[in-house]
Amino acid sequence: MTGIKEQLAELTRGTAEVLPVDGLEAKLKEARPLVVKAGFDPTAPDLHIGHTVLINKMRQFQQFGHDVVFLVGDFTAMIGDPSGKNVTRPPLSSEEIRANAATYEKQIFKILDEKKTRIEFNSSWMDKMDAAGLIKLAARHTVARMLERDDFNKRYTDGQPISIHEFLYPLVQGYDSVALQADVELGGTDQTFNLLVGRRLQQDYGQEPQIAITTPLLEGLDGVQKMSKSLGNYIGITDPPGEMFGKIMSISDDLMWRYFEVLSFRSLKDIAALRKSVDAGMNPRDAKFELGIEIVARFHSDASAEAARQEFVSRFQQGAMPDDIPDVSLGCQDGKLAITHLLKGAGLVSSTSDATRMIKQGAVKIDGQRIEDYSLQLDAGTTHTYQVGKRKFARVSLT
RNA sequence: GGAGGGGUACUCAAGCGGCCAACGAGGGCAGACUGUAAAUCUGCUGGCUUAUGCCUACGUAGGUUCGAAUCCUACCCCCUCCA
Repeated sequence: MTGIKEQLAELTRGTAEVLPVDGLEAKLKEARPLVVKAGFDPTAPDLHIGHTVLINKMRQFQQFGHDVVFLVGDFTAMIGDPSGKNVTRPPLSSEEIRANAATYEKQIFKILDEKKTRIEFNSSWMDKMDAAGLIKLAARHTVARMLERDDFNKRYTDGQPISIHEFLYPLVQGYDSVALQADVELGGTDQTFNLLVGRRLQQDYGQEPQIAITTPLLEGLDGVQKMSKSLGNYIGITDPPGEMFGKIMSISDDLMWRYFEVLSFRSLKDIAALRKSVDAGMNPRDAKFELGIEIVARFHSDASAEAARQEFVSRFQQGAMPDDIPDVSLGCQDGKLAITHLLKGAGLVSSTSDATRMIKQGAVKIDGQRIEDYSLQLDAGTTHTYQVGKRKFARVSLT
C-alpha cells in the first residue's frame, strides 16, 4: 500500500469536501482495506465525463488497495432521489432499473477494475426489511433534521409538496452504509446531506461513522457552467474518438489544468512537472494532446486515440481535408443550381440566407478555392468538394 | 378578493407610434492571427432562386391609425404587496 501522506494527497485531490478531513487520515492509518461505497441511482445511463469524476475517485481508492463497492440503488430508485430537485421525481419501473444498471456497469468498467469491484444492490437487504424495520429506521431521524436539507426546506417554505416517502430516501441511503459497514462514502456535492445522514445512522447502530467525500460538478467545455447535456457543453463518454479529442482540444488552456486534476489518472507529481514544462515554454497544445489521448484511449483504445490526434494535426494544423467527406447528390433545374441552394441542399448551412452570409464572410471553398460570388451558378454534371468553415465538408454531384 | 409590475429573437435585456428584422450583453458561427477547435482582434447572428424586393416575428385574439413591439379592448400566464 502506498504511503499515507501520498494517499491522502491523491484522495483529496479535486474533491469538494472531505468530512471530516482528519477522519480520513485516521482511517488510512488503520492500514487495512477500507470499505468505500458509492451509490448510483440507476436512472439516466447516459454519462458524460463530468460524471466520471466520482468514478475516478473510486478508482483511486481501488488502486490503493481498498474495497470499492459500486452500489446500485435499485430499491431507492423506487423513491427517486429528490436531491437538488424542486419537484417529486417519478419512480422507475423495475425493467428500466435493470436496463439502466446494466448500461452503467458496462460504462464504469472502462475506469474501474472489474475484478476488484464489488457490486451490490440495496434491494438485497432492503427487500428483507419489513414494515416494522422501516418504521424503526424512520424513528432515528426527525422531521426538523430532514427539513434542514436545502431542497426540502425550499419546497416546504414555497408550499411545494413533499411526499413522505421522499424522506425515506436519505434514510435508506444512510442505512446502506450501515449494511455495508462503510468506512467512506463518495458522492456529488448534492449528496452531502445524504452522506451525513449515513454517519448519524452508523453511530446509532454502534458503528464508526463513515467519512463523507464529495466531488464537485465538473465545469463544461465553456469553463464556466457545469457540464450538462442540456447546455451542450459536455463530452459524452460514448462520443466517437475524433469528436471527443476535438472537444478536449477546444477547451481553454486554463481549463485544461482543471481537467487534468479531476479527469487524468496521472499522479499529482506528473501533472506538476508537465505544468512546469509549459511554464518553461512547452506548447500548451501538446499538453492538451496528452490529455486528449489519455481520455480517448480510456473510452475507446490507444489506437483510436492516436488516430484522432493525427487526424486533428493534419486537419487543423496542415489544413488537410478529412478522409470521410460525405457524398451528396443533388438535382437541379434548367441545368444549373445556385451556390446558396447547393450548400443548403448539402446540409452545410441552415438556410440560403445563411449561405449568403457565409460566402460574404469568406467561409466557403470549392475544391479548396475560396469563393466570393454568392450568386454563382453551378452546372449539372459537375462534382466538386464544398467546404464551409473549417469543419463542414461535402462532395456534391449535380445531376 | 383588492392594488400594482411584467410577458421582446437561443438566453438575459433595451425599445414604448414611423429612422425596428428590433440597442446592448452572453452564447453560437465565420474571418484574421497563432502555439490549438486556447487566448486576442474583427465581422455575422429570421426566412425567401438574391431582391435598393417580398414574407414571417415583440404572450394570445381583436381594434384604432396612412403606419403599432410601441395606443385601446378582451383573454392567458408570471411576479410583488395588501386581505
